[in-house]
Amino acid sequence: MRSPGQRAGLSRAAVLAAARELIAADGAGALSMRALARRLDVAPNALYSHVADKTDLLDQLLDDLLAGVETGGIETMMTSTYRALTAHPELVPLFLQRQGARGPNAIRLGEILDDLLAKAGVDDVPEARRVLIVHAIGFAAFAAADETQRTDAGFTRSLGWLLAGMTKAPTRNG
Amino acid sequence: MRSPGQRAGLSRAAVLAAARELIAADGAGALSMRALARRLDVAPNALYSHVADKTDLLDQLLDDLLAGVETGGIETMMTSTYRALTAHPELVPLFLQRQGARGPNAIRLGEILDDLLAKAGVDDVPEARRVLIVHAIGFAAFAAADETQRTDAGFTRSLGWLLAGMTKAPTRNG
DNA sequence: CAGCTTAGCTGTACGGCGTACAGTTGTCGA
DNA sequence: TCGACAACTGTACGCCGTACAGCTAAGCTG
Repeated sequence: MRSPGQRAGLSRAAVLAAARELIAADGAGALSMRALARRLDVAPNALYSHVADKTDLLDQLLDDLLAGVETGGIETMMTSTYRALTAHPELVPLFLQRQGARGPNAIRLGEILDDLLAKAGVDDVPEARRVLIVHAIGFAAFAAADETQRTDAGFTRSLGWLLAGMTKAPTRNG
Repeated sequence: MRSPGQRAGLSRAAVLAAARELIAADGAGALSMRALARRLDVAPNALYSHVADKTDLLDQLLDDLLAGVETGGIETMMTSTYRALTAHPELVPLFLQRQGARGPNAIRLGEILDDLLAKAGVDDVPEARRVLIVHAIGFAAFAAADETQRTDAGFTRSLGWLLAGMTKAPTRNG
């Protein structure tokens, strides 16, 4: 290890990178502050100089995943989100546990989605957003669990059903 | 407490009941073997005479929740499942973590749902089942998280969209 | 360049967790 | 009546997140 006062040259980015490596190697369940510290050859509490606590770490990991989501249209957006999630299946359980992300990217995407939905003439925008997010995360979760990732086609199909429904008639009889 | 050799009169049912009470009182996150033992005024490992381990306990709790689900039709079934879940919001996070239940009731309901879907002329039954389950659990999770439980109407609506889509045209052009 | 501050680390510790193993004893069937 | 068994307790192990105090290298100030 190291004696007190010695530096290890860590940084927030380095900690996050190591966390991603750890998860990729051993699964999301294996991500603990202590395991992460072990991997960085550092005392467990050393991490707290770069990360507020474990949930801060998780929030950052999740939000980073959403950074590259495309926002061209509703279908594009949801498909891109689904792809981002399934590209890192080890992180999907974290999304489930925390019921979606709350970081800046998540918020930004939420606002964009709301705009797109409103423009598409959807009557209950918050509800529609909920439906789509549940659908994307839920599907990604099942895709991550099953080894047979045939769910991609299924995702697109059911997404189509939802979009067809929510952009058609208003609540009742129009 | 008690000295060694003394009985506490526990039973599997009593342990499960106490677990439900604990969750209802303090939330699913507060359910630990030790907390449960405390509530029953018993040493932590005493529980292992009645429960194989913690996941056994959770499996039982989740499956019990599904015991009363109605199976009249697809919509009835899914709505009933959704109601069962939202009636015990504290358990919903457990469903998410374990990506659905795997107990006998879950299996039975899965088979019934498959039959109903096949009879309704759905072309990809496993996929359709996935969609519906994801939808129900996901919606229940959001309903459990939000205080505004206006999601009931939203659930029914989006369920309708999904059912309309999956019972209409086959994959492409028919 | 000397000195001070600060930030990054270590050591140690607390209270939690699930659960394995060994010992004690009430309960019940033969 | 007695032996087997099942229900419990005591103790212990190795994990977890993280708080607090101390040490010191790096960086800023003069």
